[in-house]
Amino acid sequence: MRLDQQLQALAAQAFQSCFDAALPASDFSIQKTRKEFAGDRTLVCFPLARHSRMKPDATAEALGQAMVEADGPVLGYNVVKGFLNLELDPVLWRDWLLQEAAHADYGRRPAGSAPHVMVEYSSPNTNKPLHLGHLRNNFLGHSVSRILEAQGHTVTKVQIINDRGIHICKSMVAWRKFGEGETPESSGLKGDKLVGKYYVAFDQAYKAEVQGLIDGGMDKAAAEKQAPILLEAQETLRLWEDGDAATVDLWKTMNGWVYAGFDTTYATMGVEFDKLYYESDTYLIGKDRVMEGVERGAFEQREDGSVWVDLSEDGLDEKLLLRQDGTAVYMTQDIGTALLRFQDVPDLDRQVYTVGNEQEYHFKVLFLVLGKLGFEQAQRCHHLSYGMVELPEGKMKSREGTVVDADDLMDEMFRIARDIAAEAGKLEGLSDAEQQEVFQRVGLSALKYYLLKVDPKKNMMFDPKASIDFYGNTGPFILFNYVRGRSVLRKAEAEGLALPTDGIATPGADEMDMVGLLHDLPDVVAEAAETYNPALIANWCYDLTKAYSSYYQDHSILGADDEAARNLRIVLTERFTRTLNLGMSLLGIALPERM
RNA sequence: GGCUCCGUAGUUCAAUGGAUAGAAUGAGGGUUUCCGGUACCCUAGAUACAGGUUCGAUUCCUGUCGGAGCUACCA
Repeated sequence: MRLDQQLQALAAQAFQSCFDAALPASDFSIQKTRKEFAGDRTLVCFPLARHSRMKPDATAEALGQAMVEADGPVLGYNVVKGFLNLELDPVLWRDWLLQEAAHADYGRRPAGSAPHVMVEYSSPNTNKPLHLGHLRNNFLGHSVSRILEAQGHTVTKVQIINDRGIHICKSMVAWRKFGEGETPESSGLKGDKLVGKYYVAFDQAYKAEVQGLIDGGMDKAAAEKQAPILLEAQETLRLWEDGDAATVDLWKTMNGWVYAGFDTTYATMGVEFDKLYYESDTYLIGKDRVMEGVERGAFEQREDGSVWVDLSEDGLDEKLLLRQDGTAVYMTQDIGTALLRFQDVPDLDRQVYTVGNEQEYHFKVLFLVLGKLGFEQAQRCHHLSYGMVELPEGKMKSREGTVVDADDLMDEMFRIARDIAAEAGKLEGLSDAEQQEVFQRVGLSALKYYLLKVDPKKNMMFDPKASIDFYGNTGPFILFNYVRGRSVLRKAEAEGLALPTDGIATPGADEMDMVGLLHDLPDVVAEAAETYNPALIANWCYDLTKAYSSYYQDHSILGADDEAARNLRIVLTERFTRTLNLGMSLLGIALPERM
């Protein structure tokens, strides 16, 4: 049982004996005692005064006495206003460090002990390279997957690839017109960059044509609809839908280039997927299910043939599910994909969609519709909504060339990591490949930590200067302390000091910051999973690291005065590095041994 | 217009309804006979505004002001 639950139970017993009133253990609010007061845990007694019929401080006084007399973990107490500060037996902490905290899987719940969850993230269009916004998306989705796994969920990581539609046809048309057979091999460009280039080329040609038409006397709206290159793209889409062989071939080729490019980027980012869904496979399957919904009376078909769902009871409007010509809209497709996934994974408990907050309305509707189609899992489905990443000069706009490219940004981080490492000179003896691995881990930690430490639902500022900072509340700061701790442990081993399993000093005031944080980990993971919020893990990693760094400064680990103290410090260092490693791995951040 | 989210030091971010609102950065000052100084310590600096609920409100409710997003037979 967790310590705080023990104390709640103890408090409930004490309350019963003092005031002859039974209250549920959960009514006793236990929190860490603030540093400026004496004690380890604090019981807030204001809410209890009602039941004890005594003033808060008198209630606290009586409870404190009873809890000490219970002869359990509580050794002493003091009362400040209505706060009962409890002093716990430090031996508890010592034993905890040697037992629970020593388990290799401390902080994790057993695999398979929680339901199967599907997490969707990334899901880019196939006409443009990945950018900064995708990084936040991928890091979030990947991290949440890991957090859910640590909570015992089976997790299937997926993405839906938007591989069809007018956008990809635009790139195809431009490539046919201007490409002269250019390929990733012939150009040396990554596939996604090459296709992106033709998407831009299309846009330029289109604008020129529109301007030409306007100059020729056509009004703007008509020109925008009749520009020949646009008509050609639309015709290409029609041919694609008809299964025209040449069109489909080119579509496959160009999408293949994009996928190869994306795969490289994902590998650099350190994210991966268990299963891919392609819009071209799923975009038609929602239609049948919508028509089934009509038969069940969940949806309404109008005289013109269009199908609608009425969500006014849920505070929303009516929403179109099928056009009057019977074709699918975006929502139809998402319904189909969702149902396909429930079919693919029969024990699936819920789906988590990592998608920007501009689509909150869409997902509200989607979940309601799934519910109307009889999927009770719908109420547990979750839109992992996140805010926009803004730049100091404002929003990213591809038109204005202010998009931050994911590959370029990561390369820049790696380069800076290399420069700083060269100065520090700690990587001698490592091969070039090993060094490169270190630069990548350090650079990536800066980026991931920077994007994940902010509450996902908030818009955030991406300041390029601050993001590459290696000092302060940053990934590299955390890595540095990990590496330093590991270095101490290696040295201990080299000196023949095995990791102690017994005979450690009882932790005192100097150690309690760190011990308390180590003890918090399971609660932090649980809350992060419940709220789908990796920022909680990031903040915990930072707090723990700061506590260790400060401790390290004032205490020589291996040079402690006596053996018991040294053993405690070695154990603390080991628990620090191992739990930090878990915390960071939940953020998708891999730690180096040196940097 | 309606709906959703956000508003905390100069800046970027924290704070299950709990005690004197924490960090980082920037500014100023200090620390090294040390296991990795990419470190540590000290100083100054903030809850947009007005009500309400509560023993207690950054947190919950209402309103005002400010910012973002959604409100397509686009995806």
